[in-house]
Formats: sequence, structure tokens, C-alpha cells
Amino acid sequence: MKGQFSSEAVMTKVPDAPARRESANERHLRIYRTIRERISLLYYPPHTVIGETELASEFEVSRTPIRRVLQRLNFEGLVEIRNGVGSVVTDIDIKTMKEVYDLRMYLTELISELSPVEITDQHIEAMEELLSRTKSMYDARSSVGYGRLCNDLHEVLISLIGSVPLREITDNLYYRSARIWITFLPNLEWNEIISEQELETSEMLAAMKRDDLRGVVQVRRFYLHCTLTKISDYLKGVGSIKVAPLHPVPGQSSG
Amino acid sequence: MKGQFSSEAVMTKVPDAPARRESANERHLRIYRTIRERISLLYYPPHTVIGETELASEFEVSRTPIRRVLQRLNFEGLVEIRNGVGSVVTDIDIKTMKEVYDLRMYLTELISELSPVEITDQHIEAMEELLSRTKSMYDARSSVGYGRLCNDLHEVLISLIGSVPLREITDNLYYRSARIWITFLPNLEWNEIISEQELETSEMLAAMKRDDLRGVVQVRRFYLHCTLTKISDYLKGVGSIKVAPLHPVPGQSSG
DNA sequence: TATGTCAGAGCTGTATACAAATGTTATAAG
DNA sequence: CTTATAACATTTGTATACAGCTCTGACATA
Repeated sequence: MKGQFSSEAVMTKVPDAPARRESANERHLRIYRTIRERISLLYYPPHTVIGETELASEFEVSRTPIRRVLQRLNFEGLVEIRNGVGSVVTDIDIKTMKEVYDLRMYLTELISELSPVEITDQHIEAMEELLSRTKSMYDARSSVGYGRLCNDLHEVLISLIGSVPLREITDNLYYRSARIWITFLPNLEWNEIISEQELETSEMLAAMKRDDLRGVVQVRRFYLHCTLTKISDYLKGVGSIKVAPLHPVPGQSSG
Repeated sequence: MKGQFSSEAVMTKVPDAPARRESANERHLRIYRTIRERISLLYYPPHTVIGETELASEFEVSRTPIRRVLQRLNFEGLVEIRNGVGSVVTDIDIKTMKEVYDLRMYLTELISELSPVEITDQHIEAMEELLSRTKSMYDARSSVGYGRLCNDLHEVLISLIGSVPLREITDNLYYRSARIWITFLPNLEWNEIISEQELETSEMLAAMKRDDLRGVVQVRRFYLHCTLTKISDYLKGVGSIKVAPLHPVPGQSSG
């Protein structure tokens, strides 16, 4: 029961193409998801310059399909393509971050009002696995592991969205803002973070077990609010964002 | 006071590039908006096959920048790119249409709650011009003219959205569903349509004059509801959508 | 030392040749 | 007449050469 909602994070190694010949769209999706995950997990932190040639050789394709991926990420606001320079991973200013979080909170409530979906045993099993992974994170202090956990929790949540446009928008807004949260991790109390994650997961699981989608999204909304508050409070106290790169980044032009 | 909110519709003629040398992004936006408008005004009705070579020669560029535009329209759900065939303008099934309209109604209300913007004289002047254009449409029974009117009204509305992500989403959802409404025009009473358009415009204008953004978006939401109801009622009575192509379409493979 | 200029490296943007995929149509067998 | 098949025309997907843009750093000059 691991496959359906786990993101198979790909950091340093390019994922293998499947045995069967991969179609153009499938390959596009595979590369796109890989790069997007790297951005969300801060393997490519904000301001990182990603070169087309570099990615092309890594994924063993020409620049053309890579450009398609980067242009998509550009349309979605995750990178900015600058002529003569490269694709720069975007940073989010405070104002935009607040806008995105507010929007996410409203849209989360819409999930149960607009497009209820039947909660299945698969959803519950996936959540139980997430809960156990969360509990194991008290010891394993891995920001990347925590980021994967958040991404996979998000995957379960959007699988509960029946409305296709609402699902796409929710997905997009998540990846637009997710890395900001991860950026703040080094400045916060680890056990407290994991404890809250465990609470959110277990409360969502409980709501799912009583077939209460409305409860699920209200839990989600509440913890979105908590996250936004944490970030705002921290910024009030410190004044500026301290970005701590978690990994050595190959090909990064400037820190 | 015509330039700011009017869309300078481009149907049969390619818009001239400006005298100053156009940057890559500017050219991309120009071509993208042109194609998007053609789709929204049914110059390219659903199921139309658009060829890359065709567009490339029309806009006097190579296939590469055209592909970028088509891929963006593909990400946004306006065309489906099929290998060996071409870019097919998408059709919207009833279920998706309802989902999009429901979402648009909720998001419209968010405009005043989430990101109020100051209403300026420019907005009011633009609305007054729209109102006079609307009144002149009782005689000029032009579906394309009416479509332009809707697009320009939408432009004014999104200029009232302060939150950038909310504005982008609202814009995207509008163009995702706008052509459906235009498709139904031939089956409805012209004077009634224009009359309602006049009402919506004048009510929005009145709300803007008393600096009542909340009123503006409530008017908008109400008429979105009316539109959805009209379409649903019509479909209940007829059973299937009758697509009446409004223009002879060059390069269309099948009717 | 400070500053303006210019050449060069390296990157993205564009055009184009070719590969792969698709739908059509002619053709032959039943 | 119907149907299966194969050749073909047309389209998108990919790779690549080249043009244009950006930044850097050496170097001349004040």
C-alpha cells in the first residue's frame, strides 16, 4: 500500500524510465514532477539558477523537452526564465505568501462544500502509513523527509477533491507556497513541528474514519492558519528571512 | 480612454508588432492573447484542429515560439495537443462546466473579502464605455461583438483584484468557460441577452460609483448564477448541445 | 584607486532537419 | 459490398546549429 500516494522522492538520482517505451507526455510528467519536487524540498532553493543544458544531460534528453518543463514551471510561478541567464527558482515575498495562504484556506473549505468525494479504505490506509511515518520523524531529524511527508499528505488531500479545476488549483497553490514553510524549519523547534504534524494527521485520520469530509478539511484549514501564524510571528520577531540551504547545490551560481 | 481595458480583438488579421523591437516575452504574450481570444470568440470553435505550421506562417515566426504558446494553452486546458494530429480546441462537458461556474461564483465573492482594491475613475470610465457599447448591441446582432464585450467586462473586473494568485486563477477560469456561453447565444433570445448584459453592467457601475466593491462582486456572482441556470435549463429541454459555428474556419478538418 | 569600455564565455531564443506518430486512402481479398 | 492491410501524406516530438542576450573580468584611462 505504498505506491499510490507516495511521491518516490528523487533528489540526486534521475528516476529510471519504465521498461515499456514512455510516451512524450509521460516523460514530460516524470521530469516535471521531479523538478517540482526538487524545488519544493529545497534541493533547488530560491535563487538557484537551473541550466537547460545541465538538466538535459542529467535526464539524457535534448534541451527541447527540458524547455517544455521549465516553461510549465514558469507559467506556474515556480521559476523565472531569464534570457542569457537561466531559470531562476522564485522566492516569495511576504505579501504574496499571505495571499496564497489565505486563498488556500478558503479553497480548502470549498472541498467539502463543492465536490464531496467518497472516502475509501485506501485513503485511510494511506493516512495510517503517513501517521506512522510522522511518528518515526521525532528521531530522524530530516527536513527532506519532513518535506516528503507534507507532499504526500497533500497528495492524499487532493485525491479527496472531486472537482477537477479545484483540484488543479489546490495542487498548484500548494507547490507555490510549500517550500516557504520548509525554509523556516531550521529556525523552529523540531519536536514541536513534528508533534503538530502528528496531531494534524491523526485528527484528519479520525475524521476520515467517521466519514466526515467536512471535518477533514476543517482540520486542514486550521493547521494552515497555524502555519501562517507561525511564519508571521517569526518574521515579526526577526525582521528578515534567513534562508539556510539544506544541501550542497551543484551548479548554483551564487549563494 | 479606450486603450486600457479594451482587448483590441484580432480575428482575421495578425496584430502588427510594435515599431520598437519586441522582446521574446512580449511576442509570446501577443500571440498567446490572440489565440486565446480566437478560442473564446469561437473563431476557433471546439474540436477545431490548429496546426503549428499554419500559425507559424501566419505570425511569421518558426514553429518554436508557436509551440510555446500552444503548450501554455494546453496547460490551461484550452487545447489538447495530440501527436500526429495537431492542437485540438477542447470542448467542455456539462459536469466540468458546472464545476467551473460554481468555483467562479465562490471566487468572485472572495474578491471583496480577500483583496479589496481602490475603485478609481479609470474603472468607472471603462465601465461607462462598456455600458454604451452594450446599448448599441441591440441593433448590431454580432456574437463576436458581444463576446468582446464580455471579455472586456472581465478585464475590468480582474483589474479590481488585488491578490495576484486570485487574479490569475479568476482569469484562467473565465477563459476556460467563456466560450461555452457564446456557444449558446444562437439558441437564445438576443434582446433578452443584451438586456441582461446591460443590467449587469449598469448595476456594477452603480456599485462602483458608491465605492461598493462588495456590491460589484455580488452583482457579478448573481449573473454568473443566472448564466449557469440558463444553460442548465436549455440543456434539460434539448438534451444535447447544438454547436453552431459562427464563422467559416480555415484549416478545420471536420465539422 | 576608481571607472568606463570592450571582448569573451555561457546562457536562452529561434529556426530547421529529421524521427515518430496518426489518419487516410488505395487496393486486394473475402 | 465489406473488410483487412499497407503505403502515404501530414502532423507533432526531438535534436541541434546558430543568433541574440547577459554577465564577468581584464584593461586602459583619468
